[in-house]
Amino acid sequence: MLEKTFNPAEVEAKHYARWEQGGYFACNPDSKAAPFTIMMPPPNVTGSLHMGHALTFTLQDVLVRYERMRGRDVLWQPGTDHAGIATQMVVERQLAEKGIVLQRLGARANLQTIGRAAFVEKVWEWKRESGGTIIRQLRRLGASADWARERFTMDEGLSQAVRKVFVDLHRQGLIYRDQRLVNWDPKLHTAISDLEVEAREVKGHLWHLRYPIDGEEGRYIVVATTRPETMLGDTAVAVHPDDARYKDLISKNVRLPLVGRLIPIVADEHADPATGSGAVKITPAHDFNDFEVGRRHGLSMINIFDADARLNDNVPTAYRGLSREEARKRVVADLEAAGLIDKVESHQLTMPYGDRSGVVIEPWLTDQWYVNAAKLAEPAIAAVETGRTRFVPEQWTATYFQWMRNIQPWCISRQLWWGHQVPAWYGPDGEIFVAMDEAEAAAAAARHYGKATVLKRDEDVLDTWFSSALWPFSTLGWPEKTRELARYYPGDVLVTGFDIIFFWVARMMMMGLHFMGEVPFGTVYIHALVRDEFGHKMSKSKGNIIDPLELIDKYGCDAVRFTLAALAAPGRDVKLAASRVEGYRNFATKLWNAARFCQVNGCLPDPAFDPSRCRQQVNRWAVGRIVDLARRVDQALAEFKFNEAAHALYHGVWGEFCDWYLEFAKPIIAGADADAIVETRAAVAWALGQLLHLLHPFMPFITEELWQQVLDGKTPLIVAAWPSYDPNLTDRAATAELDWIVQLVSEIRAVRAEMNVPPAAQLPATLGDAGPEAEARLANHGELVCRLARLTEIKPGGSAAGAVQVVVEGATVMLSLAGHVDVDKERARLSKEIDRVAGEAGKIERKLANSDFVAKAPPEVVQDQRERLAEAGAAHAKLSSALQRLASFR
RNA sequence: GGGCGCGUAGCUUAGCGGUAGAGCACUACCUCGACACGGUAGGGGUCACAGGUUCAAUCCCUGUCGCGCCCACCA
Repeated sequence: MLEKTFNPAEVEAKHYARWEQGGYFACNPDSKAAPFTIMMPPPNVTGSLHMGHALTFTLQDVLVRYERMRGRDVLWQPGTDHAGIATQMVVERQLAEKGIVLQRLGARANLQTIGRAAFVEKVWEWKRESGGTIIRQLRRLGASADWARERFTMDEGLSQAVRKVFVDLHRQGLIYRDQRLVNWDPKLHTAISDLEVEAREVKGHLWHLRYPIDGEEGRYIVVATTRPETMLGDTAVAVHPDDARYKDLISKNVRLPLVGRLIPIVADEHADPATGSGAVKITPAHDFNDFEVGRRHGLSMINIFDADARLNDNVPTAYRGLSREEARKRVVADLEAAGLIDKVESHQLTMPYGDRSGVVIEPWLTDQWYVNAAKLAEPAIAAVETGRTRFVPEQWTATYFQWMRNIQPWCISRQLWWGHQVPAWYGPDGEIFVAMDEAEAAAAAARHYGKATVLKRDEDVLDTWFSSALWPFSTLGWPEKTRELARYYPGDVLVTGFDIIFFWVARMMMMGLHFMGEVPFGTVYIHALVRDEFGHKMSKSKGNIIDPLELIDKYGCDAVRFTLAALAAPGRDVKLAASRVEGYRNFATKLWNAARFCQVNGCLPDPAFDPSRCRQQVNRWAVGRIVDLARRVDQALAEFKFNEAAHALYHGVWGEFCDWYLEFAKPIIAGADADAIVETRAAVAWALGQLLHLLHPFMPFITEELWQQVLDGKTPLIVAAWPSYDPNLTDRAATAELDWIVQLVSEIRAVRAEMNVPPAAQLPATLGDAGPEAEARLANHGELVCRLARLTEIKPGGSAAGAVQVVVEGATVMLSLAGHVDVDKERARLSKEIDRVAGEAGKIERKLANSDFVAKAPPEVVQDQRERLAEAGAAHAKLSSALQRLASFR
């Protein structure tokens, strides 16, 4: 006997262990079934499960379980990402707490510092101890990934793939080394890519500086800047070639204040006559625009910052060693003192911040490795244009194109220690040897130099996303030609959030197409962000974070999963409130109790039961409802409408199975007809079983538990066959008849409540104005109606005396309310109903009277309106005669 | 500066050419042998606003107002 309520914790642990031990999560390359592949977006090893993870992995698990039940050979490839910067920061912080500093941060070697090899070993140590957290948490979510195939982006195999991709792209000229401005993070001491820079609006100032024209005493050119400290690195002033104000100054020089350097005034279209003074200072080494201007005019590039963004020795002594902020104050003060500040204005500007470090990014001139992304993007754009990969919802296609068509070179080198070290070696003269390993590089160097030469390996590591971009094939064994690679690439669906379309999706497309010659996945399903119930982004600082594990502990995993699925309407953010989870916890309890009813009433599966052969109409009706539900779930999932599938299931279980079918079944089971009892018990058990199947992808634990404990399921539900029916299973007559009974019972109940009849009162009822169909239906189900509507009897020969009259399609039911009915109130109620029906009929009549409508609307719509008018007319007639009958009473 | 999305019941929202649905909250009644994490019934919506297209608009188009996000080097 089941407990009174569902106790999730115990059941979750039990079934998860059994599933995993049973090998049900594993793919089977030998299978004859069609494969179904989902590549799990590898969470950061440093991570712990947040709501975004819970959403994305729930949706993936729903798809995976669904396809597994449909008989596909499912591979859900799991793993974690080494998350270069994030992990490096975590371990650095831990070491710092012990007073240990990395030598890479400029510290000198001593007892308190640690070198590269030792640090990397520390990170692996950390990974062994703490890196499994997120995977354990994923298991608590019920994720049925193929854990035996778990991969890590720093695994030997995956590292090999990274090296090969680097070497191949380099050989093809698609990876190259270049000196240009990069986004330099002065806190982390590394270059970062454009995508890792976050533009923030900040309030600042616009300083208008006077630069004295050389050789023209007392004449100045005014330039405006938001960063006065960079003037120390100026190497020109630019004006627009057509700007009349400055024409005579072009190719003259200015004497750079504070520095004394002579710098030219150049003509360049970059200077906008309409902005500021129309003249702009040029600092090629510290501004992306100025860099271009500098290149065009062959200006020297003076780097004034060190790696910490402090001023270096290229500035006058007074400023050396100052931070950017200190330097700004000093420069402004000194210019002020020299009378060289024309004016200062408040100014709103966008500043670049490092998304991980949170400090202002400095454009800095360095040598880095770049990927020619524009070239790789071409086939990736074409693949989406031709529909080989499609985005769901479709609107993300535009986002993808917009970015891909304007893609910039991808800076892939990072000045960190944790990550894939760049497979490049340098000779004494700077010659570069890119190779799979040191031996290969040495051999190449020997050929190049004609003798063995000592090489130095590139210190940098690669952007984490470089290895993630290979995930769809590197996890399958590439570059080896494995069976898995042949079978599971390309994947079917990629499920992920919009925030990593550029970081990850686009790059997998590029790499997959380049190295595999085929897109990595056919469909990209993009879901939205999880926000709090008010629509705010969850963040630690706001303190509005909802921890999925706490929710799981409190309400059960099934409730959390179902909530996320039910709220995951395509293209909409998920606004999560605990009350929703509570509601779906209640739903799980409702299902539990329905199963308990089955258990108590002997509703067990009967091998002889055939849903197409039911003799009881209520059972035929129930079969039809299940068939319809399965159809709706299939369709919703085919379109990734998880919310629609969840709502259909909720209503099917609660609104149909519990509210009506079990109530229909009760009198039969308690009755005397032995055949009917046998059939109904079996039918109820069958229907429950079907519901458990349909619900399993969303609520795996409770369904598995009930399947095994109540329905004696021998095959675990996780690998049971997904329901699929002959459409002829639906008995339309039975459906119509029982739907009518539902309507009748609802109407009677409503009237009873409206008339304040005590719920417990059993009343006799009679039938009037009934057509043959209604009479037949009541002959079949009269007792049922009596039971559900609390009537003592319902027989022909209606009398309106002391009765309320309930009008339904095809009949009027007179409820004898001796003592309860108030004739005036009943008259008012009927009049109101008549008005309502008349109003509706009037509306339809006007529509049908419109010749344009009849001529232009589709025939079925016109027909439908005619039918509705007829129904309204019939109801009107019945209600009118009901009112008429009342006239004979006071 | 470009691009995308969203304004539907008190809250969260589904629907997206032809009767506006749901969950929570709310009201009344109900210990009826599965379930009070429950049952039965009920109230509550000029579908942001203004034009247009159409026989017909919450749904399509245009504009206005209000929110949000993404991309972008404007001094």
